[in-house]
Amino acid sequence: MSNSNPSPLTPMLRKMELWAAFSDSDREALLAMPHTLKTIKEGHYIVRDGDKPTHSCVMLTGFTYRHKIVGAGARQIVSIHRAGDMVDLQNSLLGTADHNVQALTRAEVAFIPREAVKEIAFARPAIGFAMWYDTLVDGSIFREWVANVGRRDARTRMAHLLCEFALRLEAAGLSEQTHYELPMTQEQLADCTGLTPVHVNRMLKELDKGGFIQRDKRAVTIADWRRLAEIGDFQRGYLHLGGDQSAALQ
Amino acid sequence: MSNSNPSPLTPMLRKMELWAAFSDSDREALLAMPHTLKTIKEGHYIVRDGDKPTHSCVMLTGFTYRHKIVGAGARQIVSIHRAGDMVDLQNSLLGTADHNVQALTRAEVAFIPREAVKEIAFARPAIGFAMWYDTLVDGSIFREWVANVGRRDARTRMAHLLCEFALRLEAAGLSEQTHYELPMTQEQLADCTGLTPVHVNRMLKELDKGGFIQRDKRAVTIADWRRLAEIGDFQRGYLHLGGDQSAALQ
DNA sequence: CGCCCATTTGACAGCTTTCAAATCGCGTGG
DNA sequence: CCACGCGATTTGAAAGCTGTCAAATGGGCG
Repeated sequence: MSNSNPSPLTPMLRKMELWAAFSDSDREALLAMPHTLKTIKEGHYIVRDGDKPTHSCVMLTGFTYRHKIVGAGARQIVSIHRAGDMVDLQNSLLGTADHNVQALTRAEVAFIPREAVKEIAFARPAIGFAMWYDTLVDGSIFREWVANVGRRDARTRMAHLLCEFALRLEAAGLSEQTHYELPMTQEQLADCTGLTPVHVNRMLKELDKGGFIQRDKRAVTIADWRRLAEIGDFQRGYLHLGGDQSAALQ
Repeated sequence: MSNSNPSPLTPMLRKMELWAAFSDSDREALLAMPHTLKTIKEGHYIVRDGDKPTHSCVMLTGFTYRHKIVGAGARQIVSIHRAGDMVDLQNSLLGTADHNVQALTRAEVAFIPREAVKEIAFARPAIGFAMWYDTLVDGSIFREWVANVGRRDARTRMAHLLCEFALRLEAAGLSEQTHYELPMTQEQLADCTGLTPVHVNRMLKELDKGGFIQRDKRAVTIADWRRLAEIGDFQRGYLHLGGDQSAALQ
């Protein structure tokens, strides 16, 4: 797309530079990594629990999510990913996938051989640190989700999730600060929060009637960020996006 | 303790060698890392949410746990750690702690400057990879915990947690396969599972009466591993301990 | 021996789920 | 352009799992 840099891997570079200072040669090396482009249709799997993936997958456009299926058949979504994210660094480096990765929307992705990832990570410390940091931020978000589903009531969980999405999408330049398109069904929101779709619906309605959010189709407008963040017990520190950790959204 | 190698950092080496092949010079370099020994009393904090730790903490003896406090005042424990674990690699590398680390029992620990950790990780790829892998396994366990508190009922959650402890303690050489000392109160178990202490008590009683476990003080004996694993929807793959992922405990 | 904390037990309340059905939204085909 | 069909959303009523509250019991330690 860009004249100055036509590599499709640019979204990955953009994200990693949030976390580490790269030299020009780091940038060139990162963008020159071997990769295969592919388009994944909505709902299709990228990795399945138990697979032994040989490639890591970088998202270029669209959304994906990671989930686990428990014995009773219920699904728990453990994370949502967007352009720039390396969605199965975990699975490919660990060897055997411990969860599924599925396309939430149509998504363009690039597959990079896991050996190439390991090589560049140790050949170029700035890149290696950015990748490591990225997996650490993922871990921080997992911890917050454990607390969210473990110790917050339904209303708080939903508000928290909406706040998280707002900040992460905004950080990726994919939305305005208080308005975004959320390509998820209420059933998927339920699987993020450990609730039922019916109850998600009720909580969204409450937040809407209370004047904290407005909904139009699947688009969400946060009408009152400060109060939504209060309701959702939301503090942005765990996202490690930098900036004032305690500040409300401007 | 050991004549051949008196470094107190040996438990960390032991754990990391589960995941990467080290050369002799790797081992020497790891054990020679600069560190300060300290004993932490039961209940004392090692890191608090919001701190900016400059050192990473390696556990030598005892247990610690990581937890978050939500707005309503409830506590969610997100992980339990034992000898060999680097309990705040996450906090120290991310810069600002997003959770608390507290001693579950009296614990001996070694503090290593975070810059020394970063240096050795990139100077010695085998060590760097082992550390990265370690944080990835942590992430895998977080994902399982999200699913555990999000999509399993109380009985299943408790059984799952007991199975996880059994395997992790056994992998660390801290217990027999079907019998271990669990230094946690029922209130702490409740904070791991997102339940109340009262309900944890009820579930433990049920598992005991059903003949799946036996309790003596805080020691747990797993009387019927296969059925406890069934009840707990437990599959060991997410622990990435190697071996047959689907095998029942021998 | 007595205190204190953890465990255990019982009764009841309540948040969330379950089950069903109606409504809405939107792409497709007549 | 409108009817149809199907999935998603919405709503209501009732059940149930887990939480809350309270009190009794038990165990360890000074």
